[in-house]
Formats: sequence, structure tokens, C-alpha cells
Amino acid sequence: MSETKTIGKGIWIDKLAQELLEREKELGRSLDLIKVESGLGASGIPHIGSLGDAVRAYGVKLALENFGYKSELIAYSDDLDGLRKIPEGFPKSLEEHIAKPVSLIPDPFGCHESYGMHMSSILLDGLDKVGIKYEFRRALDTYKQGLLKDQIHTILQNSSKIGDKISELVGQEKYQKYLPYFPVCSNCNRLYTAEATEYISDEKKVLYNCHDTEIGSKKVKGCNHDGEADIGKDLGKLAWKVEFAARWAAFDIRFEAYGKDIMDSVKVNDWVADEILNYPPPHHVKYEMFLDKGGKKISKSLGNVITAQKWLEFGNDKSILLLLYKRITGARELGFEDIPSLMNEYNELEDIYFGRIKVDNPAKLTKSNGLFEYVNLLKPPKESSVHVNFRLLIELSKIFKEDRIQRVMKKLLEYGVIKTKKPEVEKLIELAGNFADEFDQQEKVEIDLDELTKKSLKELTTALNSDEELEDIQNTIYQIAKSNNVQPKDFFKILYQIILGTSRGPKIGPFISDIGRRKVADLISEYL
RNA sequence: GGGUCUAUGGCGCAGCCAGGUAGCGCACCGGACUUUUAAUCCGGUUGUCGAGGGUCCGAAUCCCUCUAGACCCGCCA
Repeated sequence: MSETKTIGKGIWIDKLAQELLEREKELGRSLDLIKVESGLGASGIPHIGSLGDAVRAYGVKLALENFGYKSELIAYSDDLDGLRKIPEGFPKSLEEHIAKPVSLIPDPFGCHESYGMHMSSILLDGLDKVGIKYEFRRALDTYKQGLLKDQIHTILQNSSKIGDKISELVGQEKYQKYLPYFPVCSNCNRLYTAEATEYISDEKKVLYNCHDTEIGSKKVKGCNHDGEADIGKDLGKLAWKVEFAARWAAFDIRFEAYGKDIMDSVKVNDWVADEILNYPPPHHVKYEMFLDKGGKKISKSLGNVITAQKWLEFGNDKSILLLLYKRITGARELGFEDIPSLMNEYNELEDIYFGRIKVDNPAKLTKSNGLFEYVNLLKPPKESSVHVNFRLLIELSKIFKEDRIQRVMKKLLEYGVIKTKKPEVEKLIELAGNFADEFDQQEKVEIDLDELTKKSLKELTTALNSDEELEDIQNTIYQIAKSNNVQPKDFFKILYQIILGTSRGPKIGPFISDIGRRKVADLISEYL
């Protein structure tokens, strides 16, 4: 094992980049600029998985640059994709736009030029927030400007050969019958309803007829328009089974990752690129999809879609990058509940990097440090940030809801976790607080109070409201319970239920002082 | 029909992709503190790493076979 020379920074991204370089050298292609691509869907809400595709492609770009090559990430939004389903939480008025390319549908929220740009922007904003740089391209412009017209031409000329091959490779037979090109009907703006009937090679035009069709189980009405589409400037798009290949060749893409759901498409596209377009396809890596935690919570609620934006309410950008860079295989079920451990794991990586934690195995050390550098986009900080266990922050945040930052900070100082108040810790408390508020909704329990308990509670409120110094609130509570023949155990439990909504909590005397005696008295009064 | 992934203490998972004494969180047990709650702190227990075979000085990790489960594709993008 020790004989193995470390490649780059020593993590999977470096290995991938090296494989890519070796392949390119074999192919003898120019390495002046190595372009990597990430495709963004523009029809649904961008899940963190889509973000991952781009973030990982960016990792490969970083690795290539680290090896001394120039590289660029192209973020390509497929905004000619047709709207098939209205996403959860979006207005039903979108119904009339079903089957239209998302870039031709008005933004239902009115903040972007189209529905498609609205969706893409969510993803691009996520990339910006975690520090990923990219060059943005979109399908609408690509097709309008005819950037793919040579490839489309070649593909359509070879459509029957391609149709047969698709059937052979993945068992899908429709392209033996249909052209792998979907024109946008110039009359009703719909995709899919317009069936390409013939390709006139000399004129580079596709003839089509717009008719009723089905998308999924839904019927979509066509407008009966007979039209022709110029592949060099009219709107339309290649089927996915061949579109990647066209784009790779046109844009000279050397790397693209893909999720296992489009494995078959990639297989076909690789063949098309190689055999039809005479362009060796980019190097690939396949990754598993992120799944929602199974059988948990309200799976249909909008809150379950994990977007970068939502994630960043609870965790920092490092936690996202760590999630995506730590490995590419595995990672199946993902939820916001993974954030705390990722936050802590980053701290651990940083401690190792700065030598505060010793790692004996040199290979592991290299890997850990490499991962740390990638999570910092190969610009690691000069000095360590302040570390506070994120779970502790969440626990404290559960307890202190009002004036949270100050109170939690005070506790941290008391515990000796931090030495001085720092803005970066405030930020962490804010994140932990959001997490606590969102995921620790306490069920409002009906509390049954018998007469003795009520009497005790009354005495307690009186004591708390008095101006006398209460030497020891803990002790007072205990005495009150005892003198009224109430089990202290039960009495404490009830107090926790009233104050925190849980049956347990921190030591209650100091805790009441922290929150404020009067305030607790008021809380208790509501139950009397 | 085709394909991918997963299987590790009671539960949830990391470690595997570049082989080198099996780890974390929760739970559990003990101690400290506390006027018998709880929290907190300190310490501790828990595993033939799904089964079988192979490679190797050495396998949770690499290779093959098998079993079980999950997911994806076979609408469309």
C-alpha cells in the first residue's frame, strides 16, 4: 500500500481526473482547455442531487487545474425540456402550459423571464452560495443559434441506424419508428405534440404534424398544425438518447458525471458520439441518486425537497461540499438530519489538517487532508475556525428560544467551549437554532394536573413572582413539592412539560434563572 | 425483462473506491455532581463486518459465487 504514489490530493476526484487525462492522451486530443459539463434540469425544483452533479464536476475541474491544465465547467440548463408535471406548491394555472418548453412558459412567480429560468436560477444561486464558478449555457440559445445543427443533421441522416442501435442497447423501440427530434410547434408552442414525420436533408428541415398525445397518463391536445422546423434556428430539441452526444461534440466536453437513472441514455449517447458523430465521448463517472429518508414524515410536503437554499438554513456551505466530495459511491438516503454530523465532521477534518488531531496512518492522513482541501475548493484557510459541537448548539438552541444568540453564547462561555464571543459562532447558533426550530417541534401535550400539583404550582409562581432573593430555586421547587405531598420526580416532569414541552431538560433551577423567573411564572399560570 | 447500489454492535450509520490492531451517534451500564427528577462531565460494555470460496504475510476493504433488501430503466426529459 505504501508504494502507491499519491495522485493529486489523494481522493477519488484526483483519480478520476488522472484517468481522464490518460484517456485524453491516448486519444491524442488537445489539452489546452479541458471542458467539464454538468446538466441542470429546468423543469423541476432543483434537488441537492442536481447541485451535486455540478459541484462534483467542478471538483474534477479543480483537480485538472491542480495538475496544471486549464479547465472550465459548463453548466448547461436544458430549458427546452417540456413541462410534464406541475411541481408541488406551484400554481395550478400552469396546467395550460403543459408540454411547452419551460423557457417559453412565463414565470409563475414573476421574478424571472420564464419558468425555466426561475428553476435554473435556484440551482445557480445554490452554486454561487457554495462558491462554485461556472459558465452558464442554455438549450434555448444553443438551438436558436444553431450550435448543434451539424450534429443534428448527421444524427437525423442516420436516424434509422440509431433507432436500431437504441433498440439493441436498451430495448427501447420507439426510435425505430420516430425521428429522435422533437420540434416545438410554431403555432401552439408545444413540444411532444409535434411529431417529426420526415427529415428533408437538403433543406435541413424537419416536417411535423401537431396532434393529441399522452404524457404519462395525461392527455395533451395538439393543434393540428402542419409545419416545418429548420434545425439551425427553429426551436426543437433532440431526444435525450442522442442530445448529449450532439452537445459533447459541439461543445468539446471531456467529462460529465451522471446519475444512475440516465445510465441507459449515456450508454446510447456514448455510442452515438463515437460511431455517428465521430467524437470520442467524455470520460464519465456514475453516481447514485440521493433518496429521501424512507417512510419518514410527510413525504409529499414541499419541505422534503432538499434544495441547497433550504440546506443552508441549517448548515453551512462546507457541510454541503463535504457531503458531495467525501465520496461519490454509496450515499443513498439523505435528509436534513445528516447536517449536524457533517458539520462536526468538517471540524474534525480541520483539526486533522491543522495537526490538532493525530492520524497515524499516512494514507488516511493524506486522504483526510485532501478532502479538507477540496471542501475548501483547494483554497484551504490559513488558520482554523472556531469549533463548537453542532449537536450541543442544537440542544442549547432547543432550550433558548428567545434572545437565543446571547443566551447560548453565554452558556458556551460558561462551559468553556469558547473563550470569547465571535461573530462566526453567532452564525453557527443561528443555523443550529433554525435546525432546532424546524425539526424539534414539540408536541403540545395535554398536562393533567391534580389539585395537589396545582396548589404546588401556585406556590411556586408566588415564590417566583416575589421580589425576594431565591437562594436556590432548585431547592425551593423540591421543598414545595415535598410539603404538598407531590412526588418531586413528577413535579419536575410537569415543570419541564410546561416550560419546554418535554419531560426532560437541563437542571431546572439555573435554567429558570436563565429564562427569567417572571416569565416562567407566567407560563405556569396559563395552566392553572 | 435489463441494470445499479446496499448488507458492519440493540437502533441509525462511518470506514471499503489507493488492504495494515473495527469506529461514531443514540441507547445501555458505572462513577462524579445533585436533598431520590433531569441535564452535564468522566469512564465503560456491546460486533464470527449477510453466506461461501479465492488472492495476499495480512481482507470489513480487492476478485468470484450465492442470499436478502432498496432503487433505477423498459413513458419522457
